[in-house]
Amino acid sequence: MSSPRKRAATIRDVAQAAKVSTATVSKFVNGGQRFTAEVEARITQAVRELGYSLNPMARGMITGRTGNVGVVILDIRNPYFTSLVSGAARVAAAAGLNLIIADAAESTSPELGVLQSLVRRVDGLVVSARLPAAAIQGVVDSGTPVVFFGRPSPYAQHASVGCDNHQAGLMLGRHLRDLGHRRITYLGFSGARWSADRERGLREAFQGVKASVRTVDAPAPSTEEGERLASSLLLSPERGDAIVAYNDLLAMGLLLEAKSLGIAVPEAVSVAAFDNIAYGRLVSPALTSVDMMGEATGELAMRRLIGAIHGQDVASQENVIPPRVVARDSTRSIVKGKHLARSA
Amino acid sequence: MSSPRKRAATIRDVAQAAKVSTATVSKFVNGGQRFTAEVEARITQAVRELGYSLNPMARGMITGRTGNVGVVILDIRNPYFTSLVSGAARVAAAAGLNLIIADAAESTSPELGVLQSLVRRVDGLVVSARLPAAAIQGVVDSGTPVVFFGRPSPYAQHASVGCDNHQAGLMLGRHLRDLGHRRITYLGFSGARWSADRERGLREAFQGVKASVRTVDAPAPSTEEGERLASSLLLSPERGDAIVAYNDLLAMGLLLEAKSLGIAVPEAVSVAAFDNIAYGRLVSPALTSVDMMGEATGELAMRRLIGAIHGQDVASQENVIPPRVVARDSTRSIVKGKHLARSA
DNA sequence: TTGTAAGCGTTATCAA
DNA sequence: TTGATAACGCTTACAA
Repeated sequence: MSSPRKRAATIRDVAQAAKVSTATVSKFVNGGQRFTAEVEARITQAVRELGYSLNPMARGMITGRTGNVGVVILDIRNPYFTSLVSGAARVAAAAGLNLIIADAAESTSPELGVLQSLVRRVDGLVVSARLPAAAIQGVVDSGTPVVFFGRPSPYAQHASVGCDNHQAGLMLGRHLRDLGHRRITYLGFSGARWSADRERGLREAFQGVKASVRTVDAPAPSTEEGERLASSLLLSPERGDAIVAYNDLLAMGLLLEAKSLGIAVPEAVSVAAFDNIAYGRLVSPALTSVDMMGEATGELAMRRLIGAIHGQDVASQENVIPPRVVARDSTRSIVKGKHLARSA
Repeated sequence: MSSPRKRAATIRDVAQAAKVSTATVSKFVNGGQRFTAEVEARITQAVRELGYSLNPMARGMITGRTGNVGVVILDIRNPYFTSLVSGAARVAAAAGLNLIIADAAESTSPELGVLQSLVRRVDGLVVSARLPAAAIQGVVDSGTPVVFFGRPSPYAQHASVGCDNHQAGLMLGRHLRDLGHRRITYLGFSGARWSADRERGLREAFQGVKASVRTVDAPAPSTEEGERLASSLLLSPERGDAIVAYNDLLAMGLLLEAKSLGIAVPEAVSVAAFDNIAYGRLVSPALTSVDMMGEATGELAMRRLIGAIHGQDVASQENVIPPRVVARDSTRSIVKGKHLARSA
């Protein structure tokens, strides 16, 4: 019906049709100033008749604002990041901001072009603290308002929102310790700085008790890697009482393959991980996990970013979100003479 | 180290430092024209020293290009959409385009402001064909290049990329028919137009054989609804041989609750669904599903959109992607005297 | 090969 | 209450 690619109406067209100046139209449509009823009616009508909507780029040139915010994550297919984006998107939408997502997994060198180009197209950035240091440095140097997610923070002068990875590891470690586990295998992912923090917390939980924590490294934090590593991990004499994985995806791969190998979880070995993605409760046994609060992290990070854009000092605000251990069926007590009940 | 919020260098700063005109700088940095080695060297040096990067909004005002493309989906947390975004993001990044995602689930009235504002900020849009008609009409009327995903297509004059839902339903129906199933319950989601197409295909598969297909409607296509509806569905005398769900999330909720109810899948009843999200193979029994090729859809849709932006007639190109039935453990043959082997 | 200058559509300042 | 007008940073004829 409508002719496509028609030249869009400009503020001048509206001004002419309403017989006022462009300045008047601008002030009125931005709600900044009231005019006589008659003038307002003429402008309103002209806007409707011409289907006028302002050109964000032209406005941006003057105001310096793009109306966009960016979120830089590592893999959109990982449900932890998806939750985070979901939370961030909600807050951004409520603030009238468009969300540009940059999936660093898709770019071979995220420190280069992609981020630099993004910086000029947004009013601020929510960035994974797990990004390569060079990439982070580039963003920080640009002077763009930036909020990180993931703790501990890489840059003290910038806000970093989320659960503390060390604390999360500590909590899960204590949980396993209280269940009676003493020989732990940590299936880490050294590609992520967070992994070392989680491991440190895990080890700390067993200080003072006679226990061993052994670490194995996964080449990628994926379900597929979990499956691939399962046999060497589960059949090893060093396996221990419990396996803790860097994230739920690895653990879910482990659980799947454990079934093929005929190894009963949690009877033979407990399995637990981090993130508490939505699918952990659907596998069997349901996966014990530390909820890293992805959605809440995304929400708070975006709220902080909006604060930073408005000039607030958000780095000194409360940016820590407490993690929660969600105990499910993949871990069980092996304390002598005591079996904790567990339900799905 | 660097002073933040410093006024960014402009093309004029570069021109002045390199002792050339702004036109020369513009032509050179855009790679459109070569100059004497000495001039090029001076410009290159000035760009580096001043840390110059061009202002995309200023360029956009002239060229009419934003450098952004949008993807409008219904729920970022649904892995089908996540896969789609992932595919689209890859292609967009390769083309040097930024990806703006709009999650229609987050906006109360997607037909209003959100989309209209988005249209002016992008060079084109990949839009869910499942969006409300009013929202789609708004986008189409704007004249922005647009490619839909999901078939059949809502607008013949625009490309619509993806698997045909009717065909997918037909394929799954035939699969179940061949396994010997005759009494089917379809757990649909009437909130999505696609559901009726899948159902139609499903019914078509049983034409000519003595069979019954009964439909139940879910209020939302989520795991939680699957759980909630499980008992009424699974314990009903009308349950039949097989339950087909509108999507994997519903089916996975069903599978989870079936366990609590003590109903064996697939021994007592087969369960199958659509989408083939990555988590379907991790639950037990592993879920039979029709792969709706989310990632390939996202890739092709974005490729078509880029074509449309360049003025190609992409509606007449090949935009159909064949779906694939992925048989797993949640369906089994009940043909007399014949048990099909099935492996994970 | 290089430069001049006219816009692009908006906002903001200042004047009326 | 309303209007002229100068930016904003860039591209692109066209001129030299």
